[in-house]
Amino acid sequence: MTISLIPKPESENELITRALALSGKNLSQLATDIHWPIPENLNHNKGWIGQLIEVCLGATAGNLSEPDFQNLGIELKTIPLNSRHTPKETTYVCVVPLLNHTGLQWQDSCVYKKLKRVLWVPIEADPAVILSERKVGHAFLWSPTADDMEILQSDWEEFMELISLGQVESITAHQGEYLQIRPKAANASVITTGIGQDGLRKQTLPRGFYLRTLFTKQILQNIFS
DNA sequence: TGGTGATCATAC
DNA sequence: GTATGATCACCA
Repeated sequence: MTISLIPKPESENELITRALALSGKNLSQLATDIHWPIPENLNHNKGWIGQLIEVCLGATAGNLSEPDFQNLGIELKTIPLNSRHTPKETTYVCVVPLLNHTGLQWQDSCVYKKLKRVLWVPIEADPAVILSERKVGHAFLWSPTADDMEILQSDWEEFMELISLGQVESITAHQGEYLQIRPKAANASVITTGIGQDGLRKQTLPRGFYLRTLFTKQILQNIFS
């Protein structure tokens, strides 16, 4: 990760204050502030906005498997909004563990750890607006409700059960109420080790947990309606 | 046209 | 390859 010019926030309050100060600014302003060049589009740099916001807010975790703001236990998620101000894409959470997950409990899972406290930063993502002119929206801190947690946990447990039974390759993105499992790799030739139907190790495509837009849309509605 | 499956950049 | 950051692009 690029060395951050901006110190880490020392409290939730400091973080949300900083995040709110970005609202209404466009991506050109933010990139200029930290001396970053702006790509013409995201085709060859899909994570650019997320990394831009990380640096602007002083995130520290880099590519560790920890929340972005380690000292605060808060995960940063940008969320792209279409012209109707609803989520344009699903939200990536973390890699799906395909091996050595026996006995893993929900509260020890990467999904739980990343979602228990999230700073959502909405970003305009209407393709009719060029990247440099897209504006940052109103950020907010969020934790799943008890009902959300129940559904997330039950999705997670069902998926992990299938994986432990060697069914990972039968899982499609149609499954899961709030969570879904989809490929997560540079391309289809990337492989990792999982469990096959015979219970033995088998090479397979790496996968990730994602939040359905149905769920993130609800989160936004509960905040802004 | 939106969701699923596929893919892109980068650090280590 | 595995982790971070996600969006692309095709097809039902």
